[in-house]
Amino acid sequence: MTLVESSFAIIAEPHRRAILSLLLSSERSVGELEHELQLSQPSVSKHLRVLREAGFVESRIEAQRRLYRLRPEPLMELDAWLVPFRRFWSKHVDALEQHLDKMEEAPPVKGKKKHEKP
Amino acid sequence: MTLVESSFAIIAEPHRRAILSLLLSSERSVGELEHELQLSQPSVSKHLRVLREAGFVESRIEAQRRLYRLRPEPLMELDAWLVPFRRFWSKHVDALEQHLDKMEEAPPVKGKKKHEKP
DNA sequence: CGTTCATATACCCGTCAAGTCATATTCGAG
DNA sequence: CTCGAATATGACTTGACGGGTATATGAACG
Repeated sequence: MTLVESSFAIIAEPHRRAILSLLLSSERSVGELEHELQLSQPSVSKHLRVLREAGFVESRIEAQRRLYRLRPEPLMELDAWLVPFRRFWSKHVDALEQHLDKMEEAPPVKGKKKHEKP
Repeated sequence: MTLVESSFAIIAEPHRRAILSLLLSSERSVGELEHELQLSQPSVSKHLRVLREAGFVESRIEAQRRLYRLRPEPLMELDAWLVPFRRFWSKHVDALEQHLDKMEEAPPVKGKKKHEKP
């Protein structure tokens, strides 16, 4: 089944990303996730299986419930892939910031700025 | 077509990741990518279309060729998504290191990994 | 113009993943 | 031991995506 190779394919699924985000704050049972995601229980279980087999989460048994929680490794892998690109765009951002700095010359902001997307 | 919404779904495709990695070093024509990826020209063009429409790349016309190059924004978005998770796992790595530090007080391991704290 | 090179688009096909429904499993309570 | 709650698994359907072949578009140049 699920021959999903890469961690990338795994987080491509919006519901799975949602699960990971939810688990960020605390571990949860399948039922809780089902409720928060507005998704059928079998679907949630399947996503959890995929996530578990890929090492994104692990489960703990408490009575009849399974409590799922995050595991860091696979996400660190993703992060690692981004490293060279980060180097790439930091150049660009520097250029952009220089440009912006030239355009606006007054705002007393503390620290560095962030950008927005349209 | 390709109703691929998120940037995540886009980089889930191995060939597309390969294209991005190649463009990291320099811009390339479709033909060059075709050769380097061992993929048919139409396939390459399609991937480039997806990447272009999602803002990952942009093209420049030079005679009959199209030269594609990277654009930083979408990847920065991905990176942004990872931020809270980074906070999460940095805790864990710290814990793991403390644990390891306690267990091994001398064993012959090559090097210790270090990382920063913000 | 017509030809050739470079790329884009159209159409078709096979595969695979995500969802649903139904059923199995496991545990705790009474 | 039986029942019900919580979760997992299986069978099946459906739709999207990636790949390929064939064809269109368009630029350069004789």
